Amino acid sequence: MQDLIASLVRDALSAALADGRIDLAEVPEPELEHPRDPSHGDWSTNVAMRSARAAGMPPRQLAQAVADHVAGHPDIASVEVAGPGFINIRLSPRALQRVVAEVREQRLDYGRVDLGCGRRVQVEFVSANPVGPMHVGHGRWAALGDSLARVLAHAGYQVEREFYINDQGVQMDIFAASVAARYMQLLGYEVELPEDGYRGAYINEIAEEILSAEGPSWAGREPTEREAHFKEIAYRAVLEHLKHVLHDMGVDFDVWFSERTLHEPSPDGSPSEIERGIARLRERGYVYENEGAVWFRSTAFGDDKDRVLVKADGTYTYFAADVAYHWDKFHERGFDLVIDIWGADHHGYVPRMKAAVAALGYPGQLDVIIGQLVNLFRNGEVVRMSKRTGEMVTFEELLDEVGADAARYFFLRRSTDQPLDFDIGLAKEQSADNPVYYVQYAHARICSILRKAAAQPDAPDAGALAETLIGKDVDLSVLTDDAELALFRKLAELSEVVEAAARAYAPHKLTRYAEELATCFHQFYTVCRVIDPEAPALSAARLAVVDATRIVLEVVLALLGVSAPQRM
RNA sequence: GCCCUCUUAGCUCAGGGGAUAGAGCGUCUGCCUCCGGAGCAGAAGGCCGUAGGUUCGAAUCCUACAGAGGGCGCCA
Repeated sequence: MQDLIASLVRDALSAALADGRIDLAEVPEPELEHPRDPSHGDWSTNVAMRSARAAGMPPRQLAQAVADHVAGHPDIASVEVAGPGFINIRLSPRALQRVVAEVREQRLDYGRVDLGCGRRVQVEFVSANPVGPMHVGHGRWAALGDSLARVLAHAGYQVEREFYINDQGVQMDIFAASVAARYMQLLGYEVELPEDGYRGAYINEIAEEILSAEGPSWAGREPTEREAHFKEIAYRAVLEHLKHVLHDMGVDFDVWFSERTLHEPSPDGSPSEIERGIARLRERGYVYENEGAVWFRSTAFGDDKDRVLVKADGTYTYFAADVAYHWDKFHERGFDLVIDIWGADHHGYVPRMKAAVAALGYPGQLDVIIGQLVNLFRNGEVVRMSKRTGEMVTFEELLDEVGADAARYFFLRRSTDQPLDFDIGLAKEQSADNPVYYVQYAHARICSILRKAAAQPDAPDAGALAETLIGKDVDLSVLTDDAELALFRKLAELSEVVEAAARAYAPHKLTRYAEELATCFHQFYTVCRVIDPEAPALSAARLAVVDATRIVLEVVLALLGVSAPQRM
């Protein structure tokens, strides 16, 4: 719809130039927007005000010259010049009614846009250390990353979801030592947990599993040997758990990328990816040595200070692995765009990572989204989310309590750069007031109408019913009620919302849209009788409206990763 | 100390150069002989943190200040 209006305005500008009413060196690209006040029309453009100076005439006069050429098109009901020089355009019922047919024809492809032009984008998110359960912030980032991936796919990108497993390093060692300590305690040895060891009950559970599977013989081995063995078992157990929880909320990754593979030499004996990543930076002249360490000159790309890649003791920093990781993403796997979602506590890390990506030869191709934390409350009291404290509330527990749909929707409803206060007690109490139910209810209500119209109250799939119930050639011109036209306008907006959400990496625009659409539907439903044997033509057309609304709700909910129930 | 983000209705938040600033919740008032009332209609509620600036126009952009959160290791 936007494209249609844009080309109408462009043509009108050209026509006004051709007939000499305006004089401009070049035709500006018209900016279109929806006026805040609906009485001003469906679309509005400010081209006249923007070009007034160049054209050497008052904006209102220029606007009138353009408006005269827009008027008359069958899709346009009226064109008016208003205020300081806005051109306000109102669509004809015909143009709005056509949306219903378009939705029913395109079905789940409705609202697709070609912003991505098939470019390959990777979204990396969650990437929790595999040393314990997910906290609630991870759940939020999972919802965000997954929904963003869905939105980008709908916007014409080829998308992959990736989870980076930090399965190398100090945290893993502490984790293994913690499990080993619990194992020894189970066997009656007086062993202390490591200083900063993990204290969650799950550590005991893993230790118990190891004990029952492998018996007590590991108590007699060397501690280093024991810990190395336990590390592998415990790590796999946690990873399986993470996959399971994520899957339960509808998040499935295409790639689980192990940090270890960056450290290991290639099978053919060539250097590890970390070494190759550093070599790449060195090749380009951004690596130097100082005080026994190897440094990356990130200041050449705007970072505050240079960063260490190889410590004086010869080991690699986490950053070195990340350089190699991103080298792999761009060079080995050829992504055009990479989006990393990191926790708020990593935001100081962004400049050096972007610097590294630029130095590797891919400037501007990395975007980092800083996922803000979730402040969890239970009955008004703050619940700490540190992995070290024994009594954290895990994301899994939250999922069990409030359900995947409500959790996801709640997380996605806020913009990503805002911290979120989530009171578990409140979320449970007010679950009926949660806006996700409002949207899902609209969908279920529609399905109920369709079942009723088909006289098949037990039919499992209302969408299939609609297929047979409503002909392709149904006459939509009888749909002229204000509530109907308002609903059509909202249906027509989907592609704009998808594009805006994809551009801004902002799935929360879709929750807002979903609620607005549900409102438009409920208003329509209140005013317009759908099933009416006295008026078969109107009834048939309204069933098409209802079905189109159902389809768009299904699309939006799918983009959010929330279910679209047929009954509730 | 330096850097980043945030500050909009009683509460939780949208809006990120355009016309009279929006939604949900909460508070009041109405609407079920009829397709799902988990719904609809209406009312009340605002110096868009403060002060300057940029321009035809600022909640939106810039600067300073005040509050809130986060970040500043050869940690991960």
